[in-house]
This record gives sequence, structure tokens and C-alpha cells, in this order.
Amino acid sequence: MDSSSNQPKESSQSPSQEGSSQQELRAIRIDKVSQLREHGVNPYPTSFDVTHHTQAIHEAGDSMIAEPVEEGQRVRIAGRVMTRRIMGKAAFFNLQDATGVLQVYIRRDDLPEGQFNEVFKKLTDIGDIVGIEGFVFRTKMGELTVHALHFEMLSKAVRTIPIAKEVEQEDGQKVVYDAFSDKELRYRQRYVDLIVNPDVREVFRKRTQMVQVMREFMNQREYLEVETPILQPVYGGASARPFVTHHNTLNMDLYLRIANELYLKRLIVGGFDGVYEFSKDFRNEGLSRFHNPEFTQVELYVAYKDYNWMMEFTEEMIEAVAIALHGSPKVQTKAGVIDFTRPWTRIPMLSAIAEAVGQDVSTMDDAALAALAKSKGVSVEADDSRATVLDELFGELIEPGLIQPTFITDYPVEMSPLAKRHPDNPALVERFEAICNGKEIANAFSELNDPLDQRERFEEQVRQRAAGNEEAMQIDEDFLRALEYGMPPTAGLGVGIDRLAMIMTDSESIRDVLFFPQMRPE
RNA sequence: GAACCGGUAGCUCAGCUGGUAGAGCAACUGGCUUUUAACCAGUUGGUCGUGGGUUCGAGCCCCACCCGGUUCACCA
Repeated sequence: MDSSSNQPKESSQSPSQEGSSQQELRAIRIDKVSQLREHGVNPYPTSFDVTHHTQAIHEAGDSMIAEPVEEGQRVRIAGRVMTRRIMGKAAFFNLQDATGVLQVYIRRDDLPEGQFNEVFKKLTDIGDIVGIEGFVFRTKMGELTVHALHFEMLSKAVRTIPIAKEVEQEDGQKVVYDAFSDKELRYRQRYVDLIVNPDVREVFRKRTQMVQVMREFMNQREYLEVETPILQPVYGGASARPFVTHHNTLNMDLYLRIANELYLKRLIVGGFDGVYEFSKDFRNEGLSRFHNPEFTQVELYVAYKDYNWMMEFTEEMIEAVAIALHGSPKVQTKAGVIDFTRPWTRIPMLSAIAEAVGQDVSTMDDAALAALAKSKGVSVEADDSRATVLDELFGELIEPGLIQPTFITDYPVEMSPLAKRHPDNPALVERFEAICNGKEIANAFSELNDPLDQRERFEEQVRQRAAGNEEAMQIDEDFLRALEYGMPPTAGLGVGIDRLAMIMTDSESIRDVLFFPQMRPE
């Protein structure tokens, strides 16, 4: 492992690389596992019949309390012990299950001989998973509580969980003390983060709900959810550097997909009218608050439609997401309220730039355009194409200011090798991006289905690659062959699920909407 | 890849001008049958990210490296 291998070997009972204090805490808990067995208690039994979740009991509230209370309905709940308050012959503890937290009251005299003192008081810790059966009542202080008549250890934890204490102040504000907040530990040990930070669980529930709403939205329109290859012999559909892997038996390199666009369009050629896929894509680029090497997009292709139709589809679907998650198309974020109410503003890219710089750039020659960019503080390289300069201008001057969802339309053809040319201006394509909170959340176009034009566009990409653009596309001969069989006019859409989840959950980093963000090894 | 900020007990954090490291919670022992940051009394717990250096003496100063965060560059 490392150069310290001449040290005495650590016992398998105590993981290395940990402080002695933590090892002591762990050793004490492991000893408790043995003690439980000595008391005839299985620390890891196989099952427990749960009748109620804590949330259901909270919702039922006083209707679950009988008169007298001990004759109330028996409830069986299971979960993790989060706090303990022991008072000699009785105790309270908070039990957390998948739905919430509920207080439990437990007394020595309600349990079999010795169970309270030996098993509960001495051998049960915060973090253990237990099951109880009892009846519901309210304490003197009015807190809904289950009075336990039966107690079972369900899983003994041998590591301590970081305890946060929550206090409700007189004004009703909740203050959390000692919250588990170290971002590195939270990302590396997400399971602990999820145990102790309820807000984190809520973020991921919202993310899942968001995907479900979108899936249902597309299913209702009878688009087919499909699966296409992640391991691709030729990568394409986006401008990015790929991950490379190797298949031993075939003895060939394969690429992890950077997009699934070209496969989904093959399926449109095959005769499906609408296909979509929630797709993990992989791009071998830097990491940041907005970039993880693997990320999720949904891509959708619909035959006989164009990008105008797709704009309406997009704003309708995302408005539906906002309403499902927040009960309203208006979403509160740190950047202010974002209002997804359709229709969203639509601005052609060149008009947006003209408005920002106060001049019409469409009639400007390349040199004048480059000079303009420099005068606006936008850095341009000598060999940048006209399209690149326009993209830079847009990205620097306009995009960051677009907080409310906005469609930017009609991009230069050089940047969009898979999009159909605009009928009014062959230098542009029928493409839009949806910008929200200063970031692209969706990208779509009327798909190029002219196989000869598509071949020329690929060949231009090859020239760009030869000129040093590592992100330029490869020629996909099989895709061209598919187009030659004829693809109907088609509208295509990609929505960045992580980016949208960040907005919908008001998260500042993509790591906060990924369970397991990419990290360097510990 | 660059700049800035950070890394001290299991968790959250103090630690002054360099003088042998502290609190709360957790844990351990005892007490307490409606508590709720439960409480009361006592106890334990540290490779101060790692490795060098300066110094009589380093958590603190210097250098290198590791990990994380943020910003920038690239991108979705």
C-alpha cells in the first residue's frame, strides 16, 4: 500500500488512517455487539414488521390517541435513534425513518426484565437502528410520542454518527447546532450526510420527482423511452473530449458517450415518431461548480416537428416541472424569483448581441467584429472564427444576465454541425438554447436530415480537428448511411438534468445535486 | 492548469505577539419514571493534513506536497 508497511499490521478490527479516539469509540461499539449476543439479542436480525411511518403518525395526529391512551392502536415503527434523553427508569429518544422523526417514550417497567437497563440503556446508542411497538400519546409538553411496549435492536451501528442538535426557539425559528457541514466529508460519505441532514434528502427527492414529471410528460405524448449505447466506437453528438476505454475480446478502443444524439436519430430513421432517453454522458474535461465528468441529460427527438414546436414543448414541460415541485411556476432562488410561466422570451442570438453592443453585427466584416469584441473586453484569438467571436460576445455580455428563462435562437452554422440551416439565412441554423439563471439549461434544433449537407458539415469538423480543435466531431459513417435512407423532418432537444435540478433546488454546486460527485481519492 | 481561502478530538469550533493544546456535543462511570440542545456529578479522548526547515522552543513563521472550497480558463 504505502511505504509505512514495516509498521506493525493494523488489526482487522480497527481500520487504519483513523485517530485513536475514533478507534476507541468504534472498539466500544464492537464490544457492545458482543454484549448484545451474550444477552441473547441478535444485533442484526432479518426483518421487522413496520405498520406505520413516522410521517403518517404525525399526519394522523390526535386521531390516533385513544382514551385511555394505553388502549390506542398499536403501531410498529422502525428507524435510527437520533437522540437519547435518559431519566433513570424511563427515557425518550427520537426515531428517524425514511419519512421523518418521531419521539418515542420507553419505560423500564413496560419491558421484559432487564431489557431496559441492559439492552436499551447500556447497549443502544445514537445511530443504531431499532424497531418499537406501542401506542400514540401526547406528552405534558404536547409532543406527539409513541409509548413503546416492545423494543428490538435491528442493526447495531459501530461507528458514531455526527450529531446535530436542533432547537426550536420561541419565535418558532429552528437553530441547528453542530450541523455536519464539512463539504468534503459530506460528499465522500454521502450516506452520513443523508442521515443527519434532512435538507439533503429533500434535494434528491426533488431531483427524482423532476425526472418523473418529465418522463410522465413525454410518456403521455407517447414518446418511447429507449436505451442506446454508452460504449461507442465513434463518439459524437456534441463537442467535447471523451473518455476512452478498451474492450479486451474485441481488442478495440471504445468511447464513453458524450451524447446519445446520433443513436436517437437513427431510431427516428427506423420509424419511431418520438424517442427519448435519460442519459448519463461523460466528458473528459475540468471539474467545477457546474461540471462533473459524468452528468445527466434527457434527449428527445420528435418526427415532423421543428424547433419552433420544440420551444413550446420545452417551456410547457419545464413549467410543469416547476409547478410539480413548487406548486407554482415561480421558483424562489438566491438569485431572486425565477418565473417559468410560459411563453418565455425569445430573442435571436444576433439581435441579442446587437442590443447589447448597440450595433448591428450581422453586416459587420470579421475584422470589425473582432475589434468590437476587443473594445467590449471580450478576449478573442487571432484565428477565432466569426462564429466563435459571436459566441464569445454572447457568453460574456448577455448570458450571465439572463436570469429568467429565455430562448436564444438562430445560431451560426459553424457552431452547429448537426442542425438544419435557417431557410431565410444559410449562415444560421434553426437552433435554440434555453438560458436560465445565467446558464444554458436546454439546447435544441431542427435536425439536419440532408445527408449530403451532413457529410460536408462533418468534413468541416475534420478540418477543424486537423487545425487543433480537440473537441471537433468525427465522421460517423454509419450515421450518414442512416440519414441516406431518409430521416423525416425532426426536432431534437437536450435538457441538462443536473443544471435544472440546481435551479429547482436552489443549489449552488452540481455536487449538491449528485449523490456521489467525482472526488480525488482520499 | 492558475490565484485566493481553508484543514486542530468522532462532529462543530476556539487557540492572542512562537512558550509543551481547549470548549460544547458525542463517548465512558454514577444519579434521575413525561424529557426535548434534558438535567446533575465525575472521567476519557489529539501524528494540530503530510514532509522538511528556522528557532532554546512551532498549531502559530518559511518551503514543498496532499485534500477540499471558491474564482478564472474550458465546457453542459
